[in-house]
Amino acid sequence: MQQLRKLIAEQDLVPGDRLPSEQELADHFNVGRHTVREALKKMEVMGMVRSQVGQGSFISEIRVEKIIDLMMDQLIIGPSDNEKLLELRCVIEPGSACLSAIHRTENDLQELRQSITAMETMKSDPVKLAEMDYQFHIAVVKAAHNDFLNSLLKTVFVLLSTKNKESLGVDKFIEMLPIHSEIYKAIENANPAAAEAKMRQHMNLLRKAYQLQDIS
Amino acid sequence: MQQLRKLIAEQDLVPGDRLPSEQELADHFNVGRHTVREALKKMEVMGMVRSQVGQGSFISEIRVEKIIDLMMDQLIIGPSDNEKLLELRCVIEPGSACLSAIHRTENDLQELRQSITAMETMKSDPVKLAEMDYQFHIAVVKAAHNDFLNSLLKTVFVLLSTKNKESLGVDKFIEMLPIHSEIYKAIENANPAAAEAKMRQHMNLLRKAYQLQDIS
DNA sequence: ATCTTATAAATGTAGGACAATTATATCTTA
DNA sequence: TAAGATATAATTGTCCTACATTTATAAGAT
Repeated sequence: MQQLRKLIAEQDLVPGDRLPSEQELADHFNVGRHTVREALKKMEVMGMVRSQVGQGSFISEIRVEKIIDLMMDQLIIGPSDNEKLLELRCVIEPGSACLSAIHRTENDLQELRQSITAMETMKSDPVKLAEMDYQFHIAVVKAAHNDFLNSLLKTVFVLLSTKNKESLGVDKFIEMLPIHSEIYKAIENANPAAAEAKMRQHMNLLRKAYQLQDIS
Repeated sequence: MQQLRKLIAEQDLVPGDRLPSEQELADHFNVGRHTVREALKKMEVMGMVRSQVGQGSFISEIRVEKIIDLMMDQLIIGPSDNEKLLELRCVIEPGSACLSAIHRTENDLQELRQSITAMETMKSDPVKLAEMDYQFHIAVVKAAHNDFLNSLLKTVFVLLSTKNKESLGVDKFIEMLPIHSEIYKAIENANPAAAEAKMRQHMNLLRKAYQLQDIS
């Protein structure tokens, strides 16, 4: 990897430029193609290069969001009990709803409406309900237009789903249907305080469903 | 890599534990050993695992700062990122303060007091002031006793500090001294709602200092 | 009981082969 | 001549095998 970085520096390669093929690099450094591949994979994780089948490897910019992704990836192996993850949702989501009410576009509103109507038409299927509930919350944070929050919440959901195999019962979801609509209306009306309050209310309902204490 | 992470989560492996050998993993996932190796290499870059010749691969401690250091010289921080990171603080910190008021221990309170008194005795040195301000906010989130929030806020601070080389002026810090004490008192009094409100007030002062609009 | 030695296991590296994908060149046809 | 279809080459992705290197463990000799 060090040799590769040196090569990039020497040849003044800038983001977008193509690197020599793996075989060429292997020949140049007098190593096997596997060794080159492993170095490239490492650099791909860091976001320094991007490989495309049939084309080659290209130098790319390292964006800040990448760090949040990497951090969450690391947290996945730490001790992550449900309560802490749920706490995280309670912290993130009300604030996200608040930002959504400020930054949401017409397109965001449409996605939110879709997930709500989908939930109302699938009142019997618990799996689909959970899926649409996920869609709704992701849509909310997407409407906040903050990439950090976005990848953060997505990872939290992934963590929760790996830890929590069994989802909530259908009755709990149906119980929470109205509050989803209220959150949507607050976001549509560009009312940040209301959106935040409603989402917090929702989070506390969720905590109650898991038999946890209210927060704030 | 996803399969590997899932395996780690399922088997509740903690830092220090040894993973199955590359060949065993390859057999288990029905892929070649090389594929497993590339995933392991990726995870090694991220600091999730550590491979030792002749022994195997071990899960390692999570070190968020390490990887950021690694990528620092290549990091591309866009002009909009600053505002997004500040938004993230506005979302995370009030919620953290709320949790701190619930979970804080006597030790946490002591650390908070220390950073506040340190700030009051260093009113002239802007560098020390910024450092102690950082200490205070880290102490708050630490008192929340949620590892996710902890690493997250640390990362945000590191990213903000790389972007914003020049810190705020001394006058701004002094202006915000009283609110720090108020936040502390709310946490000491185990008053989550007050802690959250005060922290939000602080965040909005901060936004004003950066000439940004209030949130919520 | 201790030191030496052999063995086994694991990662590190190399080479080859083929699949999948993409871009490019060639050919066909209107 | 131009456009579309086809063949070719290049590149990454995956798998397999083989061997070197390192480490821990077990067996054996003194």
